[in-house]
Parts: sequence; structure tokens; C-alpha cells
Amino acid sequence: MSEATVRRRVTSTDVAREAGVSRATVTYVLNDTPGQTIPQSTRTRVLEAAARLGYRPNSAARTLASGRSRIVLLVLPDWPQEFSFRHFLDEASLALDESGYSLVTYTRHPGTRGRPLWEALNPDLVIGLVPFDPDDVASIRGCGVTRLFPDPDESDSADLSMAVSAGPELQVDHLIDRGHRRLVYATFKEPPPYSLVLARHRAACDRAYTRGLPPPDLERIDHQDGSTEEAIRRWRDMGITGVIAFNDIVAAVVVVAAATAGLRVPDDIAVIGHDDNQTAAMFVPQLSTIRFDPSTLGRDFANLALHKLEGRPWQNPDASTRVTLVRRRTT
Amino acid sequence: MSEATVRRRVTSTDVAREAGVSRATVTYVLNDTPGQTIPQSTRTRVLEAAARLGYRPNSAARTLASGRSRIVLLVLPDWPQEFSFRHFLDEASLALDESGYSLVTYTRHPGTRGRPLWEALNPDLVIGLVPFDPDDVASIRGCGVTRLFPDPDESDSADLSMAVSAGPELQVDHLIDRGHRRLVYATFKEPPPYSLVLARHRAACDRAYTRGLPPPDLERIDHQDGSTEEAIRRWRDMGITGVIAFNDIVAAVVVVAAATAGLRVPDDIAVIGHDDNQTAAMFVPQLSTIRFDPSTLGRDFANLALHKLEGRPWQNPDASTRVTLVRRRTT
DNA sequence: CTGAAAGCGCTTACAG
DNA sequence: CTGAAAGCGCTTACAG
Repeated sequence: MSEATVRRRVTSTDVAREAGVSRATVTYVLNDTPGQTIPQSTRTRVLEAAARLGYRPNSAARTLASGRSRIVLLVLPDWPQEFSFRHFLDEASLALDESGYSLVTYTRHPGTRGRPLWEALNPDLVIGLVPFDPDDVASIRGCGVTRLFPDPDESDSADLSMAVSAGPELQVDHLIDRGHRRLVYATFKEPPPYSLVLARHRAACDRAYTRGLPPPDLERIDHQDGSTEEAIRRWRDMGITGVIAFNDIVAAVVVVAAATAGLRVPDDIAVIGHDDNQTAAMFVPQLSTIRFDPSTLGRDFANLALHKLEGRPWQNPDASTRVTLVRRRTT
Repeated sequence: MSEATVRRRVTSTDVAREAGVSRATVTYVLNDTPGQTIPQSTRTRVLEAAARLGYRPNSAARTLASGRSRIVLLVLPDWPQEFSFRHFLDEASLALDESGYSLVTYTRHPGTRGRPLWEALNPDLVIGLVPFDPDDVASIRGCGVTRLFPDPDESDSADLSMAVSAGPELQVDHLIDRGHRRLVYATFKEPPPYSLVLARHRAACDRAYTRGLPPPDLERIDHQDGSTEEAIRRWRDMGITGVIAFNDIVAAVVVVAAATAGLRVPDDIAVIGHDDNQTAAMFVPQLSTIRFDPSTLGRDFANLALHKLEGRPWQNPDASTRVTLVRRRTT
């Protein structure tokens, strides 16, 4: 410490000199390289030297030399509005971190210009929550990324789509079980239905089909003007008694409009939300909704990533254990 | 194309060979390196060869050689709940991209274990929306990052805190202008007040002080049980007539509870929200709230980053042009 | 105007 | 058990 403290970054050469070994040995010790037999005394010497000097490997150099960045890039199609998504990411990050990987999230929008993040990051794996379009696949591959998920060229049994579909399926099941035979799927007009909306709607349609019902129409309501009331009256005239809402905010708007239209909830029309967010319990009447366990889902995600990265075993999780119905007063 | 298509990644050596020049020339052309005089014919040859081969520079190699990653890491203290934040990020990303930088966001939580992202990414700049704690500063510096913002060691006149404080200030001003002299600041009990809540509350306190009022207490309400009503009655007994809500959801809960408690809004008690989200216009009565322009803020952010990265000129934006009052029926 | 060469800080066969 | 050396794919003075 004196004028020697010209902030030059500590390198493995410094650690090697400090510990009296070669750079190779430093690497072996710090990375716990398998197949090397290094006596405990040397190990300790290296570890202590590294700690004393505050050594952090240069990740660019490491990536270049090893050919792996240990970065997992998670591509999000739209802005996730669920608060619980944070718990999902926390858990996923943590689980990946334990295996030495860093999780980076990247929110991609349809209109995005500019260089995609996979070009700047050299990720070992790029994962999307919805399928990539062909342009993106080409772009990802062109950046030297060999692992992506879902991979259009690979018929992989691994599947995380239940993370999206389990909720809508449960919504449909619940309404049917309560005796409703004519359903609609409601979302907001603005912003225009994005991929998560479409994916949830499609899951609801598939479930309705399985249960022998026609697919519920995708109805886009407006929460600003009074058109939601009209829509609800129209639904009633069509014999519809059950509303599957994209999320709890949509559900709340539908419930308010139903009341204004003079309909009783759930007797005249039943409404079920999704996400169990703060809004859900606050309304009068309190909203029936879907709760899912984001932490478990986060671990599922990390396991899938490690499966793709290192071939660890993988087994598709059971959807029914990831999602629960919260029945309150609107169904 | 045939068996030669063994997917080996295209390198600058390939491009150099294809164009009949050296690797140095390839770099100069593709990076538009200033101070090199390269004839248009050579430029075109290189550009065409690169395009034909689908060349993407290896970012790890580039980072290692140049000492710059061209990555800006934005550290978010908590999960941002405002939908408009996406527009902020879009705009910021785009503006940075135009200057050749990639923006990566990193949501950090108090309990986070594991390797921080700045260790894996080698960012040229780390920016936090709230100040870093000393441990983080040490960790960031230890990873060889020389530029961070806010930088505790540097008395920098650059300031983006108006992005947080302008809204609360406007809330306070509006309530005072409407004749309210006794105010509270309301937020949810769960999750416990996080940094954004505290920052907004503090801004409200500062503004109240400037306007000659005592600082509004931070009141934590519960949206599950009926305790919000009790709180409101208590506030009334204390002579409080104005409620500054952390966001529109809090405002909605307060308004509902006030109605249940038999108070008239805004005559007995005025409530102003923040964010102008979808909930705000939906309630009866519609919520007065604060709207801010996320895109402009995104550009402000990008300009600040470029100022720190390349010394571009910077001038603190005028808060009052970034935020507007949306007066509806609760004030 | 262009290229040969050193170097960025690691990892990894390989030889001893 | 350990180290000398090549190499990852770029960038950047520097010499011509």
C-alpha cells in the first residue's frame, strides 16, 4: 500500500507470484479442476494469496480461453406484470449461481431495433419463455450460441410450457366444475394482446376442447369507456355465464362492470382472475383467482437450464402441483 | 456449403482471407477506427466479405483486447412495479445501442446471495437508481469496474434523483395547493417498504418542509384485514385531510376504505396516487395521480451513461417537465 | 495506405 | 504433483 496502489487489476500472474506457483496451478485450484491432484498445502497457499490480493478472474479472458461464458440468457417476450415473477427469478438465479452460472434477463419487444443482447454476452444458453421466431434463431446461432431453448431443430421432450398453461387450465376446470358451459376469455384492449395473453388464451381453448366445450372467444375489453358493460350484456344475451380473466385487474374491471350492468356476481356471471395479486383480495367481492408458486417454477427453470448446459437429468414437472385455485367470492 | 458447413464460428481471420486483407484492416473497417485512412474500395470489400460470411465479432475477445466491454449494467434495487418502466428501458436501450453499448438490467434484492452480475459481465459502467452500499462499491471496484454511478468518491453534479423525487413533490404541492395542511404518506405493510418507497417518502418530506409543513408520517396499511378503515378514522381524528399514496393501488385501497368508513372523497379526505396505471382510471371515483414520461426519462438516463462513459456533455434535466399531475376525482 | 507482431488474461493439453 | 507453452479472437501501436 503506498504508491504501489496504482489501481491495476490483480491478475492470476499476481496470485501465482504471491503463492509461489505457476498460473496453471492457480487456475486449477481456483476452478477446482477435476483430474488434478494438488496437495492441500498448495491449495491453501493459492487460496490465501487470492483472498489477500482480492483476486477476481477476468471473465472476458476466461470466456475466450475456455469457450464458455457461464452466462444463461433468459429472453422475456413482454414485460411481465406479475409481481411474483421476481420470486421466480430470484430462485432461478440462485440455483444457477450454485452451479457457477449467471442469469441475465433480457426483455425483447416486437419493435426492438438494435443489437440483441446475445451478441454482446456470448451466452452459453439462450432460453425463451415462448418460442423464438426464425429470425431470432438465426441471429442467436450466428453469434456462436449452440444451445437454445426451445430449439426448433431439436425434438426435445423437455417442456416448461406448463408454467404458462397450468393456470388457464385450472381456470377453465373450475368454471366448468361450477356448472358453467358457455365461457369467454377476457383481456384488455390496450395494450394489444401480447404473447403471454395469447399463450394463456390458447391453453384455455385447449382445455375447453378437452372438456368437450367450444373454445372461449378472446374478448378485449376497454377499461376507460363504458364499453365493458355493453360487452357483458352481450355475453349474457349469448348465454355466457363464466368469464376467464387474463389477470386479476381484468377480472376486477369485469366485476365492476357487471355490477354496474345490474348483474349479480357470481350468480348471474362468474369471474375468475389469474395471479392472485394484491388487487385480488381487495375487491368487493373478493376475486377468485389462480395462485402459482413462483419459487418452485424458478427451480424448474434452473434445472432445465442445467439439463441443457450439462446434460443433467430432467423430468417434466407435474403441472397440477405448481398451481392452485384460490376460490373466493366471484365464482 | 456441403461438409464444409461444420459449424465453426466465423472469425476475423476468415473475413480477412475472404477480402484479401489483413486482420488489422478488418478491425479498422468494421469498427470505423478513427485516424485510419482506408480507401472506399477496400472498405466495401471487407464489408461485403463480412456480410457474406455472416461474421459476428467475438465479444469476449474484443473485450479482452480492447479493455472495454461496451456493456452498461443498470442495477435495480427492487422489482419495479410500474408498467411504464418498460418504456423507460426501451428508450434507454435504444439510445445506448446507437452509441454501441448494450444495456443489461440487474435486479438486486437485499437477501441476494451468489456472485453479483458485475463480476460476470465486465461492464464498462455500473449505474444504480439508488446509491450503492459500501460493500457493493468495493465489490464493483474489485471487479475492475472504474466507472460507477452514483460514485461515492466523486462529487459529481450529475443527478438523476429527480426521476424519483419529482412525482412525490408534485403530489405534495397539489394537496397543499388544494388547501390541505395535514398530510400522511401511505404505503402497504406488505411487502415491507423497500427503497423506492423510502425514496419517494423522503422526497415528499423534503417538499413538505420546503412548503413549511411538518413531514408526513409514513403509514403502512394492510389491504387484507379491515385495519385501513381504523387507520383512516385515526387520521381524521388527527386532523389529516390529505393522503399521499405510494402508488395507485395504495390510493385505491385508501379510497375504498374511506368509503367504508363513511367518509366522502375528496371532501372529507383527499387521496392522490402515483404512476397513473390501469387501476387509476378504473375506480369509482377515478383517482387523481401522477403521470411521468418514461421515454424522456430513458433518454435522460442514456445521456447520463454516455456522459460517464465518454465524457459527453450533460445537463441535469428539469424535473417539472418530466412529470405531470392528472387530477381526477379524488382530490 | 496496409500488415506483422505483440498483447489482453485466462485455460488446457502436455511434458516432465 | 507442477510448470512451460500454445492458444482463444480480437485490438493496437508501430514499421514500412
